[in-house]
Amino acid sequence: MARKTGSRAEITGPLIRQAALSLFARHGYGAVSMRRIAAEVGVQAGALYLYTRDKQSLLFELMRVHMEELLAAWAAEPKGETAPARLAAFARFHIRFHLERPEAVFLAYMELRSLAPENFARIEALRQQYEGELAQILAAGQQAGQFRIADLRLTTMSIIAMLTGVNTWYREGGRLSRDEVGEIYADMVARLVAPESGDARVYAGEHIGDHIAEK
Amino acid sequence: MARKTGSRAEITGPLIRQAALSLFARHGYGAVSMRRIAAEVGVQAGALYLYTRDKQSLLFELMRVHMEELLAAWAAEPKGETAPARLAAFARFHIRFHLERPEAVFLAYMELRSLAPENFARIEALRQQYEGELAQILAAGQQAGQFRIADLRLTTMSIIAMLTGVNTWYREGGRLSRDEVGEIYADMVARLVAPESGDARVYAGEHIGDHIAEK
DNA sequence: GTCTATATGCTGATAGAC
DNA sequence: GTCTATCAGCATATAGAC
Repeated sequence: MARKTGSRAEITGPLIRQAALSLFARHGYGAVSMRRIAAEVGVQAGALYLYTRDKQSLLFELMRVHMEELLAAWAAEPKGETAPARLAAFARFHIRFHLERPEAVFLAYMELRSLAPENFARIEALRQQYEGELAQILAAGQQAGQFRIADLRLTTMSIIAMLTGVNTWYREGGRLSRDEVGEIYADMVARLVAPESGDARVYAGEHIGDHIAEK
Repeated sequence: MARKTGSRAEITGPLIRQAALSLFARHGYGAVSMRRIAAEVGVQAGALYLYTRDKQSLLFELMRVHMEELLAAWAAEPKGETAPARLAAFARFHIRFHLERPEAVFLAYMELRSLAPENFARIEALRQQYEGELAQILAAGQQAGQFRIADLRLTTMSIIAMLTGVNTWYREGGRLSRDEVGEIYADMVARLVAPESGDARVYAGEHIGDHIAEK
């Protein structure tokens, strides 16, 4: 990886961003030095500043591009006609997109605290835009009587959290393929908002006693 | 906060752990110096080493104590007799316990990467023990015919993720109290495993067409 | 476009005074 | 129990040679 000098502008930029993404995700923004990023790419630390204004801009750009790719990919996704179909499409899409770039996902969730205030606000706006896409699907299904939703915002956050949570445990080559996981989650999300069940809380047995014995 | 000298062993130790917890959670383990922790407590950096072997031990102890408190608190929690009652109790407990200590929760989830391998393994074991508590409830309810669960592990991970996700958006003094959030989530979790619904996937409209128009 | 050299300051951890 | 002083090294960012 040791090089002396030369002009490779077209590839050095992407290499720097890739190295920074991987190092930030694995060790944390504050724990990674510009020297270490440069060493990973095979240039000297000073050369990094031809491609980024400073370390903070490097982090912000990684997160901004990730969020904008997420929004663009969802916009380009085939979604179906009905709200239930769109919800299933959202679940499959979210899992597929996030499993394809675990480091960017981890960074976008864990290093919000390392963003300067104005950068934080811009990333937050993009995240809320994405959450709004899911909220719209849920609201449409609720209005059409296809979903039963106790609280729109809490249901939105629940679904986002359970889908994104796949990234914390999924390992390539494990028991289930990505698509199989996507199908199971699409099913679980559908059940979370399904209208046909009665008051599920009755089954907690709190008000009607032990009508279902545990053993 | 400036002090000169003196013996305050009984309170300095807890103060150091509290300061380290807060700083690690807010800025990241790698971004926080021992000097900064010391300054927060009001002692010199050298004094920290009377209370911790090194920075890594400080992090590990914070995470270990958090996980052991979690397990002990759940063990002491009233749980109910039936699996549905236990599941609702788990949901309420998880949200209450986690909302009470957001910094420790954030640290335990985000700084696993900063643990030395042997420390990581010990924390992971504690986490799996906690997940096992939920998995046991789900398995019992499934065997008793009280739950319908497509995949035990994925359902376990979904529920943990959606419950823990509350910490990312809940703000004190907002629209809902902690208890109200706990109730709504207990309901959503119950619906996720409720047996009385048919095949929820049918409602995605994929095989039976547009039997429910969107508008 | 990349290098080397540099400025200024902070890093984790230890030794020894009090 | 806390302090001060210290070690050897790394931090971000810039300037100027090539």
